[in-house]
Amino acid sequence: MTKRLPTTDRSLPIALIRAREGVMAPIRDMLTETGITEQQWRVLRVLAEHGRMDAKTLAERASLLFPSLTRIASTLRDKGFITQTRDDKDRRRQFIEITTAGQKIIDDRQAQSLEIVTDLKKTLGADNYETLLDLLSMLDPIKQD
Amino acid sequence: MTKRLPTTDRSLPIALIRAREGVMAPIRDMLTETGITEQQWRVLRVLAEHGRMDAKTLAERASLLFPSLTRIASTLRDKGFITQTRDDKDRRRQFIEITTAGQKIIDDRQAQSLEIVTDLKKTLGADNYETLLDLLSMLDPIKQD
DNA sequence: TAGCAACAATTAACATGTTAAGGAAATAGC
DNA sequence: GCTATTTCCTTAACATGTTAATTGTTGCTA
Repeated sequence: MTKRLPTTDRSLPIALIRAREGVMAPIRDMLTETGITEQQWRVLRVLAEHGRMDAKTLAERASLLFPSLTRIASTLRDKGFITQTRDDKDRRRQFIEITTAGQKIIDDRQAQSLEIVTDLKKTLGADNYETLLDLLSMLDPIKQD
Repeated sequence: MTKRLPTTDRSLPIALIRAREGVMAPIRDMLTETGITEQQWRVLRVLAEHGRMDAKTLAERASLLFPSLTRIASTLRDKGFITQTRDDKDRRRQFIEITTAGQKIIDDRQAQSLEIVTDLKKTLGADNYETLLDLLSMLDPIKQD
């Protein structure tokens, strides 16, 4: 008996894309008003949370590939939301830090984005929300706890 | 008391990206050998499963935006994996169908991709796998059951 | 039937994803 | 100290994501 592939409406990759669409829709709406992209938002979020860090760590924490980060960082620098400084001890390395203007982007949208998260939890139920995060982290290629 | 945003390592959007990376990694490896991209694979999968259909339905089932589908379809046509025909009753519309060569792409990788799915279920556990799909579908902007 | 709204699909423009190649700086090993 | 390797980052090239504008068709309606 030949097994068959899961039908596309029960496919995990597609389900992940669609869930992401659903989750991101309200966030994207918020960011459109702000004039930055979802990835730029992620970078600022990580920097606001952890402070100044080298580019490699930043890329990992924001789940961005390095070439993407290079472009995004240069955009954010042009917008005045981050600063880039070279490490004097290891001149290959680069430190990235959020500016006051960048921090303001985060602060100004804090209430709004908090509300989005609250709505999401309401949609799923608090328990389901936590369960989902746990299951997703089992698929994470980095942590694999 | 001011509430704070979830830390980025407990953020649903980021968790979804990372899970997707983890799930797609072995699939991408498989597709690299095949010489098609993940999205092209999705289009062929949907066509193999449901047969000939109009472009709009295809885009929805493959979770692709229309402009993306336009480009992908033209690539797949050039590779000889699909055919595009105009609807005579409504000449705005276009029907897309998988070719024998396209079907062969799917068939040749069936065993391999089945194994990938099996491994995934093993990683998560069968119950968790189903639970995850159910939770993700709750976030799907289209079905919203 | 002329005009207009709605629709399917394409194209354009810009940002990111992805892989590969390249450049500059640090490090290991001899 | 010199070379080979490794590491951090950038650039390039192509595919896709995303939004907006455009084209060609259909259908409605005044």
